[in-house]
Amino acid sequence: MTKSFHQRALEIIKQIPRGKVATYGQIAALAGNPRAARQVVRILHSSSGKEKLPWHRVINSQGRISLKPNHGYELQKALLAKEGVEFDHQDTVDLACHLWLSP
DNA sequence: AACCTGACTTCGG
DNA sequence: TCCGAAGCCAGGT
Repeated sequence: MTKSFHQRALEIIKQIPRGKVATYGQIAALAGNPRAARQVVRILHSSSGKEKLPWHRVINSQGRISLKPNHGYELQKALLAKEGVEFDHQDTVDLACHLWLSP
């Protein structure tokens, strides 16, 4: 384990396939720290603009978008919908069908 | 160095 | 089922 949590999380996020989504906690756990969900958020903030990350495929454990309206919420929802991810009447993603299962 | 904040998660009422 | 509070970790001020 020479890579930092940051580095591993970044690699994991890049592996999320189109049409699938992952939760912050899931990514944190895969990167080696189940409690680092908030750090995943930081990583997206620091790299989403520089690295080409599928940040829109990362949502909270409820299958909902955490962003606030007019602050990225609509954009993320649109990007996901464009990839085939469906939302129900409660703006919730069906994790049973769209949650990414790590290899 | 201390304090604050955040695209979270989980538990209890 | 919904809302509020507490817990965690790292980076920014």
